Amino acid sequence: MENKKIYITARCPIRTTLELVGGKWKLLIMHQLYGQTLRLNKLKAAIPDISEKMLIQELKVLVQSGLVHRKSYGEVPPRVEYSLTGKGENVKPLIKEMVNFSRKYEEKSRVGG
Amino acid sequence: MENKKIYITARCPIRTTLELVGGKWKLLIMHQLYGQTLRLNKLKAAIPDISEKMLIQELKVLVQSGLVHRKSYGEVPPRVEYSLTGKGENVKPLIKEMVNFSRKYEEKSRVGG
DNA sequence: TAGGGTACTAACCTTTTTGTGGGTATGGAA
DNA sequence: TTCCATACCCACAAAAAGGTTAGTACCCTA
Repeated sequence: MENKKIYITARCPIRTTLELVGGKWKLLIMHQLYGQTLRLNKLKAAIPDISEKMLIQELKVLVQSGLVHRKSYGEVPPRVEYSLTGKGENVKPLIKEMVNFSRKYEEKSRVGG
Repeated sequence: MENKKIYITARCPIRTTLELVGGKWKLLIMHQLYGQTLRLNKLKAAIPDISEKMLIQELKVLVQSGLVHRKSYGEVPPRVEYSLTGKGENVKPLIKEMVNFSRKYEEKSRVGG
């Protein structure tokens, strides 16, 4: 009860992260991109229930944030490849912790914790 | 490029975590509750820009998920204390990683990564 | 000439989330 | 009697997020 908590202001690390990767899809997309380069159709197939619009929209903001790299080959029909940037690869430990959290949650739920 | 990625389905750990602590406020609330028991007014003061309705609403679902404990003293005027449950305390490493992520993001942004 | 393939846009709509401004109960203090 | 304090609730409004459908561009192949 002694420790002073930082007050939550407009700019705090939790909010920054929430803005960067919050929402329903961004982390799922980035998770698919981890360690591999994918085109739109592959991503769509890997996340069956995302709509094309959402996928494109979220990729766009991820590119703008510098978390995802977009490489266009300038061909017709278009060929565009998406991959994680260096910054984007930092989501790995975050996702790992999320997986961890849900696992622990479900464990404790089973034993009535 | 070799590693097979798990397909994202309705039930995957990332989504579970997103459902439990996703959204704008839940993690901020839980962060304030870490290591201390707080009443509504204190929470409100610690997160200045949350509306009372949101605070109450989010606390309610956190209680329902078993992440937050609610202790009412049955007094008048009411006195209710909120704290993290065992399950709720598992957010600590998650929040830590979020702080980490935003720090790394901002570092790389500064040096142009 | 028609149709396929790919990444993407735009218009429009529905659902979800968030915010605002009020109200309630109750005992005690003024 | 009036008002305060506290933890809520409710009706409503606004904003954000998400979804659907229908395009576009352009080269190639049938």
